[in-house]
Amino acid sequence: MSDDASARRPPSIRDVARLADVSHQTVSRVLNNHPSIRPETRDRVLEAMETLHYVPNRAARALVTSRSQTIGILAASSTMYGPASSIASIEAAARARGYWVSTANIDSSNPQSITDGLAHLMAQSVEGLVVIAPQVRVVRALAAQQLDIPYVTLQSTDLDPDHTLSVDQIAGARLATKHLISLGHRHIYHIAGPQDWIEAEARMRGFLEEMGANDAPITPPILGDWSANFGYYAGSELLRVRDFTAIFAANDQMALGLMHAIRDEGLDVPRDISIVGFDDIPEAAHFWPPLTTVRQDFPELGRRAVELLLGPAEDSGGAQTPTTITPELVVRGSAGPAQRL
Amino acid sequence: MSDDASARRPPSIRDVARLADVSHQTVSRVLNNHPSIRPETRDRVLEAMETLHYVPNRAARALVTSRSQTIGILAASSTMYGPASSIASIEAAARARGYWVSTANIDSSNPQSITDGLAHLMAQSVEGLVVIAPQVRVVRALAAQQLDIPYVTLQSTDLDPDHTLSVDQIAGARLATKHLISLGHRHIYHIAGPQDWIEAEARMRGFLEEMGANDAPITPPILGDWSANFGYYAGSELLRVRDFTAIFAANDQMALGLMHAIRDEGLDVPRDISIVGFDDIPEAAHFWPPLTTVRQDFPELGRRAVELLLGPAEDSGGAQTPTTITPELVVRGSAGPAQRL
DNA sequence: TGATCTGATGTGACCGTAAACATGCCGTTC
DNA sequence: GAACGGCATGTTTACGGTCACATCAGATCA
Repeated sequence: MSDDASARRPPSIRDVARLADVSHQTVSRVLNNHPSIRPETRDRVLEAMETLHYVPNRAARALVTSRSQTIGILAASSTMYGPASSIASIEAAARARGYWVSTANIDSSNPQSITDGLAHLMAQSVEGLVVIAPQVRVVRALAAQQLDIPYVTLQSTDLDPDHTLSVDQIAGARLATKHLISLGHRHIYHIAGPQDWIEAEARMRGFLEEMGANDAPITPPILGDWSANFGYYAGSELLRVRDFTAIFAANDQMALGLMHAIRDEGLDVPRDISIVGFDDIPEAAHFWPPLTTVRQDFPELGRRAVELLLGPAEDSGGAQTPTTITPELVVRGSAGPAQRL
Repeated sequence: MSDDASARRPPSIRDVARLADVSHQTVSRVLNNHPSIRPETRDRVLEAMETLHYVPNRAARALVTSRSQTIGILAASSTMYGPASSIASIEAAARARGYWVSTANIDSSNPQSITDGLAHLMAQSVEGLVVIAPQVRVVRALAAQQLDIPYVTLQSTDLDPDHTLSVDQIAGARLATKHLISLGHRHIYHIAGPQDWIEAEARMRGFLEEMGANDAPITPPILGDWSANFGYYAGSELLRVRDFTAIFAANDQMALGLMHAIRDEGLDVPRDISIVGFDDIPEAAHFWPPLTTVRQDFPELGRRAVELLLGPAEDSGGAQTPTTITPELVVRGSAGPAQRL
């Protein structure tokens, strides 16, 4: 038992060096594959690493290089489909460049939590930051920090244009609204997302713009919370005074709840009331009726975010990364011709 | 410009020490709130930190203490609702104890990716590990590693019982199956999850056990991929030979696809065919018909995982953390009395 | 009143790595 | 054949914290 007294500490490059009979610096050179190392020496070092199960200590490396090979994600509501998909694709893209990802989930309603999350990531000396917390207050807090690392905000539309990567929410909302209008609808409600969300605001704006452009009567949007439950609740309320023929929901979940409420009332979608959603979550195609919605390419968003932070991928020819992605209308069965009111 | 030649380097405790006119060690003591510091001195130090915008360097601290205050999550398919919820609650619980979370998303079909992810987390010297990659091969890879940090596998049922925290999948599946049987169904199909998934296997087992216990005829389960698309596809296939009155889907998404296929065939759920799902995702209550399913408490899973790794929370009275959570049947509208075949 | 303790603080070493600089050898080149 | 340049490697130092130990003043105690 006494012979592995030192075994409790993981091996360092010096241990490797001793075994390979070189200096620790040579080991470091092998590690960073420096050109001028004799192949023979390299092999000897690699072998020593192998036998000792050597694993580089990232803390030590980060300390001296002040590079962490890590990008940070500041995320709110990472449970939702959109953010979760983007996060997954950020991780994949980062990995492909040898980077790793550290996520700080924040409670966006709590300013302290925003600052804490940011401090956490900075303390890890992340080399870039992706913010998937599309709320005004987060973007504000961020701007106030004057970060000295590159960062990208996903989905904010115009508060901080230099650091924004987004699906064009306004265009998407106009697409959805135009679709309904083209089907003859004029009395259209909009169930929006929470007030503070930048995307919610943009979709609302797109809705209002398109309605205005077509001289359709405008009713104030209803502010929801993205959940199917809210959609159901809002639908039930709205149906008491049935002064509309269509609803544009700011996301698919609320659209689902809406359709549920409408059916509960004995009405049919799309015969009596048309519904359009937003996001195109994988389930939307199987809702009843299959949901007409606006597709956002979340994974692409994640990929581009990494590109923006870390520079274009090796094989991309160095093209500029566009910062706006155009959404796409997916027509399925939930929107049909308008009924007379 | 020349007066901030050194300003490019963030301030260290020594800079703070100089400004506060104390030794660097005193600064360190303030940082770790050591008891024997005069309040006056502490204030002076804190003030100096404030003016310098001092942020502790985690790499340096981790290097010397070999503690990172971080727990790692090795996750596959973190886009799915269950894993995502658990991750979110792990983060919250960890944060409450001053810990942070680093996630490595792996591609569970790629053994290399498993090892890489693990190596990444180890290199961060995480102090605990939560594995949310409920696949046999991952658990195997893990066992082979003989980790020297505490770890917990979420959802694996019996491969590595000492490190398992799970919702009792077998019980859940039996609950679902029993419910169908009690409604008079005897010819029941099971759409399972992917073969490699431990949960999928357990749900399948529960299904088979309960069917066996009731002398119901057993048909081989169909292996799916958790997606609504697959559910739709499987449903369409199954309906060609309509030799069943109910289907138990291993998750809610597949159940959704199934119901879609059934409707497309002109049949009604639950009048013609009954469906039960698994998970109780937030949308399930608003499917058409609202889905009868088995609820798993994913956030609780996350909380307990952290407890298992880091010890019970301060206020919990030190009670042992149970490692099995019992799921619950949520009866809604998708399962009804069996029709004659 | 001197020995002992304790609270508040300082000094120096150390963690594992990378960078800067130094060394020695060998092949060119004029 | 002396000067030079580059390759392969070694030596030293720095990074920003914490830890072990030292110091010193004042309180306590016999």
